[in-house]
Amino acid sequence: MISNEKPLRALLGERGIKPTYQRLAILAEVLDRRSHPAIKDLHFGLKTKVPTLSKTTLYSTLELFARHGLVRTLRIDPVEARYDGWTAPHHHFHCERCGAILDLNLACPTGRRGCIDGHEIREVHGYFRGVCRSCLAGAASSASPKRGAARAALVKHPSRRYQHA
Amino acid sequence: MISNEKPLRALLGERGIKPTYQRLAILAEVLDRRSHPAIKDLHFGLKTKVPTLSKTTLYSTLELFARHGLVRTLRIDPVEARYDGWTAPHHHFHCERCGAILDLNLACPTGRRGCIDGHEIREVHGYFRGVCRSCLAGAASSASPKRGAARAALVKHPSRRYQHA
DNA sequence: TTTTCATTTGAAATCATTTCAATTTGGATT
DNA sequence: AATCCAAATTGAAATGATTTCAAATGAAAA
Repeated sequence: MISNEKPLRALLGERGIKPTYQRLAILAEVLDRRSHPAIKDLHFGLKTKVPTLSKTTLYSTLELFARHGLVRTLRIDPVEARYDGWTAPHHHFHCERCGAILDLNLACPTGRRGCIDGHEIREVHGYFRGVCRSCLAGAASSASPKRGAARAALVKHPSRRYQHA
Repeated sequence: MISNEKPLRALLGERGIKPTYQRLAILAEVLDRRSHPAIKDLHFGLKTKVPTLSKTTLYSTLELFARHGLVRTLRIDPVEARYDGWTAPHHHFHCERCGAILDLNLACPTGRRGCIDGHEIREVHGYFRGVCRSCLAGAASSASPKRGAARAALVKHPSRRYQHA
C-alpha cells in the first residue's frame, strides 16, 4: 500500500538496502514532504500507514538513509534534527519565529567537496536564520516555542513544537 | 581577579549589560578559547575561578551575550551548543571523528545580511562537516562518541564528550 | 537600615536521542 | 509447509542537554 513503490524499491536496491515495509514507508514519507519534518512529524504522519512504527526505527532508518545519501540531516533547528529528502545542494533558512525551515535559492558552494585547509569535506550546509516572509508580514501572533534561540509563534508547516495547541 | 578586566567591562558597558563577577568571568573564558567550548567545558574551565557558578547561569548568560552579538552560538555539533567568542564572519568545520570544531578561512557570504526571498536574514552560518586534517593523518585511535552522526575517536581540544577517559 | 529589583542558584522537569534486550520478520534451507 | 537464522523492528529504560521555577543572594536606591 505504498504509493509509488517501484521507484522507491529501486532507490533502496541501488544502495543495497533491503526494502522492508517500514523503510519504504519512511522513504515515501520523507521524500513527499517539503517541510523538513522532524522525527516526531514523520512518526505522526506515518501512524496510519504503519501503526506499530517505533521512533527507534525512525532514528535508525533515517541515519541509514543519510549515510547512503538518500536524505540530508539538518541541524539548523536547535531543538531537533530535521530531515530533507531533496538532496541536491541547496541552502536552508530557519525562521526563529515560527520554526519553519525553508529552502533557499542561492548560488553557493553547497556542492563543494574535496579538501579545505587539509580537512576532508563530506557535507556542506549553508544555514541562514532570521524571520521569514510570512512572519514579517505579521502573519501570526505569539506563543513561544519552548526551547532554542527562537521566540514567538506559529504559522505554516513547522515542527509541531511551534504550533498552536 | 579577572584578567583583562577593563576591556571586558567596557564590552559589557557598551551594551548596557551589568558587569557582574560571573558575567565578566564567563566573557573572559569564552573570549579566551579558540576551541568553541560547550556549556560543560565552560563550566569546567570556570570552576576554580567561580566555584558556585551554575549551568543555569551559563545558559542564560550566553544567551544574553549572543543576543548582544558578543558571542555566536554554533549548532554544528548535533549534541550540544558550542560558543564562539570570535564574532567576525567566518565558517566552521566539524570533525565527525574527534568532534573538534575548527575555523575555516574561506571567502563566503557569511557576512551577508538583509533579505533573501523576502526573509529577513539575521545570522548566516557556513557549516562544513567531515574528517579533519589530524584525524586524516591517522592521529588517534578509536573510542566512539556516544551520540550524533559522528563515529570514532578523540584528539585535540574537542568537547569533552569526544575525549578519552 | 530597609526596600526593591535583577541576578544567581540548584533542583526538578522536559524532551530529543541513544541503548538494549526481546520480539518479529522474511528469506533461505530443509 | 516447517525450520532456522540473521537482520530488522520494537518498546522500555537510560542518557544528557536544555529549560523551568521558586528560593536565595547581591547590589543599588531610598
